[in-house]
Amino acid sequence: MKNYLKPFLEAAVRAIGVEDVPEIALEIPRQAEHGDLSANVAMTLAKTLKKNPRQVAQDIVAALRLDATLVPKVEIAGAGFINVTFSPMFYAVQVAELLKQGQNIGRLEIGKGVKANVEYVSANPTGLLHVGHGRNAAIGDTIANILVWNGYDVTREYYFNNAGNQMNNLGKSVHKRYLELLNPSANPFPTAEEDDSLYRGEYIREIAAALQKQHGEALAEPTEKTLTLCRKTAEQWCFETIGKTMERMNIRHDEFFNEDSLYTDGKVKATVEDLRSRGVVYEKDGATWLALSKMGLTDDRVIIKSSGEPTYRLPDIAYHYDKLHNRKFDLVVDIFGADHIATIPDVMAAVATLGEDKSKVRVVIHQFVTLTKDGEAVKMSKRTGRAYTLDDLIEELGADVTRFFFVMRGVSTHLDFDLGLAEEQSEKNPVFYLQYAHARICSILRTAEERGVKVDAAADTALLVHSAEIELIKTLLRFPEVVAKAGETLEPQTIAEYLREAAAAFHKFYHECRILGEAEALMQARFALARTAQIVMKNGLTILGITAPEQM
RNA sequence: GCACCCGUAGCUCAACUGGAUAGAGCAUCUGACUACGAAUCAGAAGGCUAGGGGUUCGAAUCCCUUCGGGUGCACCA
Repeated sequence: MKNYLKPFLEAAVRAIGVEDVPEIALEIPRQAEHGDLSANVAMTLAKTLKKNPRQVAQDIVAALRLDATLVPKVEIAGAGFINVTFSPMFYAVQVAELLKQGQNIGRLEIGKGVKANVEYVSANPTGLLHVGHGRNAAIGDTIANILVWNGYDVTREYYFNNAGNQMNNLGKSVHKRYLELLNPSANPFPTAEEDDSLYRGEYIREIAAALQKQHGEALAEPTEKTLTLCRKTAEQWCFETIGKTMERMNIRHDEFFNEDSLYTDGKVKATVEDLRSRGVVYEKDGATWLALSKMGLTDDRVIIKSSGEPTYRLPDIAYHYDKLHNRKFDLVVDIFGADHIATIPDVMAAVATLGEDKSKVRVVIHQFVTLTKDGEAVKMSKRTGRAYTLDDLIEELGADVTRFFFVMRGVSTHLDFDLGLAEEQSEKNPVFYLQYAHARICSILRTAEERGVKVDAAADTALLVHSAEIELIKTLLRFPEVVAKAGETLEPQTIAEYLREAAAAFHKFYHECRILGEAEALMQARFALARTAQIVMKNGLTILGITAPEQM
């Protein structure tokens, strides 16, 4: 719709003597009386032209060369809006075009040839995924899908760290639980007060039990060898478990990037030297500092501790540099929880100092998740070891509902995950509203087949003139625009919101217009419309990583 | 104390990124199954967009400020 009108307006603006034609913003007015599309160019141009906006609008409209059978009405309203109304014929043509694309409605080529990397989840293999990881996973995977539909060449990446102290603590935790199994009365597992570095989740016991089963009492001595075995076993267990959880959410990463490789490849070292040669690294108090104050930020930060260990900032910088410079990604998307917010400016500044274009990096920050049920908060604390895990959530709700609830709100809002509503297997649950629309269309087509009614591909869409039909067409035509928009803003929630509207438009159409039993030509036209809606619903749900059931 | 996010209907959130009379779902109240699935549809009611200033043709949206909620501010990741 917008794409159809834009060139005409641009031509008209040029025709009235404006050389530098601005980006023409078109929007769908809230009020139906304001037409189907509204342009505000006249108002934005008024200032530079030093003319009354209404006068500018009149000039533009006078210069417009539109096909009156497709665009019967162009009005000037308010302060200088140009309101355009399309004819049913226009919609008939457009929907026929859409239908020609078959299953590919919404597949765009905006990002063709652009290498994109989306990094998400990225939990270290020290435990189970919790609810917060779930939001990260759902957002990240949906954004990856959105980019794929926009035509980008997408790599889904998981960044993890299986080195360092956290892993030793993990191994130690498993070993202590193992000793506990051998001799419970000795109480070998310290309390949280005695040692807060240990992992206390139930899963540690599981791993310990598996070790006991396999090795009996052979690992009782805490030698380096046994601790390494504990650590390795635990790491592998965690990774497998995380992988299973991801699989349940219909998520598969292409690349698992090990932080450790940045050290073994010498990339961390090279990054430090590179930064040093640019004069932004110095030594103080035995540590190595990054002079962020020279990059427009306020505080300098340590990148290598006096102990010789790097802080997390350093590998982060090396990692981003690697993605941009060595792996040559044109677009790097990071999905982070709100707790990472502080490090981003540092990493960006450093990457820019290293000569990379930091505008290629897009950071999506999502706020935290609170679980509520019947108005009360549900605990998901990690400390107690009895966290409400992502697996629990999927177990209880299924993958579709879980994913939908994570992306149906804007990423920057604190997500209130209403377990009561999510559990509801009824009309209250917004997921089913979308899925039902799809299932309903499938059902109509099934019924047609049962009754021996043929669905003809060559329908005359010009017969679709009912207001509910036009509304549905308008909504369906927006789908590619919505996908494109989501690709720019990286906001998954816009897809969810759109699908709700599309489902509503279909349900309304269904109630007001019969399909089966109508005169042949009209029936075929409505079949065509229903099938278009079916494809849009299916593709939209696919982007969200949710199934489009044929019956429910 | 400093930085970032948020504050919109009773509740959970939208608002096409500065547009015209701020919209949905849930909850409340009315209606609609003898034809394709009522997990649906139609309607009612619900608002000084936290408060106060500003910017302009025009502000929920941008700027300043106050108040509330969240998160982060280590030689932890």
